[in-house]
Amino acid sequence: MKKYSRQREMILQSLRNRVDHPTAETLYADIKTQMPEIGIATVYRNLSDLCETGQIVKIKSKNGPDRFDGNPEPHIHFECNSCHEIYDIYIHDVQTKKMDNEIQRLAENIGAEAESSNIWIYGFCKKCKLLKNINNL
Amino acid sequence: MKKYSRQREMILQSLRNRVDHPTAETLYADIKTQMPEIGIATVYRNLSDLCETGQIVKIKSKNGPDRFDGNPEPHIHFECNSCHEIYDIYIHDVQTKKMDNEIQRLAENIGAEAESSNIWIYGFCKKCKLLKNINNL
DNA sequence: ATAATAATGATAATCGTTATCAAAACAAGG
DNA sequence: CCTTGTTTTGATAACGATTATCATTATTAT
Repeated sequence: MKKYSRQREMILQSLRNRVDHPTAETLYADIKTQMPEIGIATVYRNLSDLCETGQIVKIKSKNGPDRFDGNPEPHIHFECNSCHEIYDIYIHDVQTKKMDNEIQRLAENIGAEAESSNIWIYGFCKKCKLLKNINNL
Repeated sequence: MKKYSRQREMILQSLRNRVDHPTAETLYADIKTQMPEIGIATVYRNLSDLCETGQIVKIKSKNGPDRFDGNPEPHIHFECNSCHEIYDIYIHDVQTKKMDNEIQRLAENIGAEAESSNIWIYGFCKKCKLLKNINNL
């Protein structure tokens, strides 16, 4: 039976208090400032547990270590091809419903049943798009 | 300047001759039967090169090592939550255009410019769906 | 408080992948 | 087809990320 742990709670809250998608190491470094005795294994262990219970989600970036997202609500991820930052894109409930229907129809093409989906968009983020335009002047 | 190599050609053809999405190790084992002298480093090296030139694509499965797809044409990936097999879902050009527009609109929500996108669907594949139904009888 | 059990932190081990480097393969010109 | 310059190869060491191990500590139920 699962027991409470100060560490797991801290990891969950730290992740929820961020808007970015940190790696286990980044989160570890961050938490260590407030809880210096914590070990890296505890961070990995609890991140895995929290994923299994659906409280957070693991996201696999194009390169580099896995990242974690404190928001388990379905949303879209955008990764910048230039700075590699990851951004969230939220859509309205109506649009989500429409999307879900479309996803279900696509799964039916191969006789499968969709349970969830994951959309990534790659390109230039707002910042990098502007920088690119300036350099082209 | 890039030189031809028997090994790179073999890797590309082997991958194209498959409908699944093998890991580097799987592909290596497969190729080794026809080209026993090939080394695992050569396989990784060339898979990276082929990705860079856009001839194949690297796909990051939910867990386990990276997988490779010999078909660079845009399509959707389906991963079975039960057997973890990965399937391709193809859509018509018209639908692709529509989808691309939608993706572009979503990127604009955060002031970004979409270049490409990647859609994953998770659920039960045809086989596992049938098995599940049989077990529930 | 006590006892039972689960979680921790240090660190060893593992896994997937990349880097190194001498030897072999390839490409171009004579 | 020989020579020279350049790239690729294969063996293996090194690396980074993650998981496993295990004695100690924290949490929970009684």
